Amino acid sequence: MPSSQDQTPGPVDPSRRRRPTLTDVAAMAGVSVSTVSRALDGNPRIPGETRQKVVEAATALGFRRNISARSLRTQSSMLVGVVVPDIAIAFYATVLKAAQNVLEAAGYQVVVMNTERDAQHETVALRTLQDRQVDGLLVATSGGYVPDRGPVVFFDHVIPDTGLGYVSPDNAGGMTTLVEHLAVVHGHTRIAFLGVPPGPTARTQRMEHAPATERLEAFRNVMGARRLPVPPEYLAYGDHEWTEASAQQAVAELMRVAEPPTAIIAAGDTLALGALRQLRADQYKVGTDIALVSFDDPVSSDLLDPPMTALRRHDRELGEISARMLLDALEGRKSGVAPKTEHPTETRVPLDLIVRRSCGCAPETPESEPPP
Amino acid sequence: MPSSQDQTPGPVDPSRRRRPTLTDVAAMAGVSVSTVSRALDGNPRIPGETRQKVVEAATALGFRRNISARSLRTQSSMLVGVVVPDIAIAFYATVLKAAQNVLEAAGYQVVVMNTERDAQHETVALRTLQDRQVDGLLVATSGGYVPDRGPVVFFDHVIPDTGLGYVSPDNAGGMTTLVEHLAVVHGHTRIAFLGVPPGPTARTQRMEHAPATERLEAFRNVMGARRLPVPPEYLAYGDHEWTEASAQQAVAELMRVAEPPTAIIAAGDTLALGALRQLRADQYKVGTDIALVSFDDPVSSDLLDPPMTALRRHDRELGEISARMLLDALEGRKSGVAPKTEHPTETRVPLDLIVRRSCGCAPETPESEPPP
DNA sequence: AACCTCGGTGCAAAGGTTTGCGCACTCTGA
DNA sequence: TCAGAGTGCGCAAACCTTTGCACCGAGGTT
Repeated sequence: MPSSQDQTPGPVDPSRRRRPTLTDVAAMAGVSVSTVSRALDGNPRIPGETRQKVVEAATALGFRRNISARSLRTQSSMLVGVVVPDIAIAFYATVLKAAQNVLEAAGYQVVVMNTERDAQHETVALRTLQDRQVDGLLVATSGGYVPDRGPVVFFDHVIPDTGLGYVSPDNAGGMTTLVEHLAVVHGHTRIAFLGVPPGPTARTQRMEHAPATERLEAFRNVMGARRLPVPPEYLAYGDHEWTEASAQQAVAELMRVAEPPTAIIAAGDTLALGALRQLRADQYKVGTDIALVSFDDPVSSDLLDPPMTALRRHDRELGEISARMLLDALEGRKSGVAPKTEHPTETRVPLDLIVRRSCGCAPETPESEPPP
Repeated sequence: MPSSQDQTPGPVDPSRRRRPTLTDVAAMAGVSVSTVSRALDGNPRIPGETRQKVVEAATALGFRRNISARSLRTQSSMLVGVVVPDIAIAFYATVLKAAQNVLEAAGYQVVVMNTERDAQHETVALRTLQDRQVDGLLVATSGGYVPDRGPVVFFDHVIPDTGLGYVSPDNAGGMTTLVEHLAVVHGHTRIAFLGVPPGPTARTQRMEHAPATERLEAFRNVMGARRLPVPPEYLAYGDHEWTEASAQQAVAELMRVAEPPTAIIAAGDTLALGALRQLRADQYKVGTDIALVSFDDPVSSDLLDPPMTALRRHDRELGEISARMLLDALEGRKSGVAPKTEHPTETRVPLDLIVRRSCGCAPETPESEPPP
């Protein structure tokens, strides 16, 4: 079996000694290192002919710039840090990927860090990233230390009134949609909310604008606006990790109250899944005995039993917007024009209601839904 | 609202001029930069007292090492590159996260790149990573350029017989489990395979040991071993991206053959989901009219209609093993002992069969399954 | 003919850290 | 008193690139 060598495209330094440096290229091309550097930059001061020579020498040697050296000199790493609670959660992974696409097109690479929803973790993550001299930050904060150095944009958990940019799902709008659907289309009045506990914990601080909090507030507001009661026992909470198990537990209790709700709004997809599991275990016929809708669309939720009515987020779009916002900041900073706030710095991206069956809606062309 | 400043723990350079350097610390502590460097390294040559002074000065100044400079000097970036087809796919995200945990514990950070299942993309990703001087690589290759410089371990798609380490799911064993269950427990003889086309495409090369290929081969082998027929029309293929839509299409055709299969094995979770969607659209009662089992467990597959029988991978374990294997290589290299092959360099991690209903098994304690 | 301009290029410094080498000093034992 | 062995620490090179400044020669201007 041949070595993998035979496949690598382009010329490669045959003497496996040492990566060639600018000096080597300069020697081969018969010019100075500065000329090589400039030629490779596409600097217009270097005429085509010289550039030609340089490029030839460079490719002949298989020359690649040493990024550490460059970073040291330019004080810029072309690295963007992304910090998320948990990259294994579909939302964060999708946002990351989308953001990454636009960032890479601009020449940046991405380093990820997980905070495990822990402010401490987040603090060290952010510090590590600073040590790395990342040029910018994309963060779904867990409520910890907020960086005050360098361009940063938040997504998911939001930090308003601080001048720092953010883009986040339209939690208020989405919740309104959900409540309206339940209340006006289906006539529910006993609507419960299944979320995670509001307020800070030992592991997190500053939760005022966490998605969970925003959704709960919005729920209260629109219920209030419709003169619908929100008795405390209709507020069910899972745990801070949004686990299915905790939701299951919470729903079990919720359904044991004297006058159980006729509809449940789950504040997230995992919560909705937990709720569904528990309701099924308790022999409820979801969609007829009780309505269940979800903020955030679980994957393949059209195949669930019953198919779940939910809000679809535009995760990819959100990631792209965030990245572009960051790129703007990066560019602005580079060209020295700091407060060039021409682009909007706070964005909410809307959510779409996907009506399926768990809310009680009739099965219209049940299987026609195209896959994601 | 106060600035975020009030939260940052530890002292911070109050004069926002410039990050302090070794020189600054040295000046403050009244020693030379080399001493500072060594003291901060915990070098035993520096006695406790001196170290004390240095550490105090460093923290007073809020000193943090400049990683670019260090990388330049040491020729090591403490960066590990992870390349995957698509980070938004749960498997890769989970593996990444697990690997990340062990890597970070060892002081490495992680930079991710997506290849979009395209050999070209992969090649440039790998090159970019090399430019970054990553110390090691964790790659789920899309069949492109194989790096021959520096420690690398593969997962998922495997490169055998090359001395390069890998850890990958036990595709053969898993497929055996699946076929046996269908054939001996349920007595099926007309078993179809739903996979993705084997062999290279324009976008990928060297697919011999891609998971899809391994699974197909295994299917053929165990069917053969059991003297079960594998007519060509029982081999259905989606597309190379494993999309649900393509699986749907393939299954639609599969069920139109003269003598349709009584059981289908889907080679991946998305494929299984597509199959399920199509079978439901075609009014089959999955689990009674026809059996469907899946390699790879779809998320919340116990809530599907019907709950899906599937193979559960130990993704986190796989990620951790890969990372540890890489770490071993990194250490070995650092201490100069290159071929110190004390640890196994090729590992297969087993899969567990989760019996649910789509295979035709009876509903035993249907809702008792604990959430993931 | 003296002066300017300007395109093209090179010199050398700067960026911050690590580390081989060796200096200066203090003990110990003869 | 001195050789020899530690001990504690500093010097300076090396890592590689970018970039301000200056130089040089050619062509144009006055």
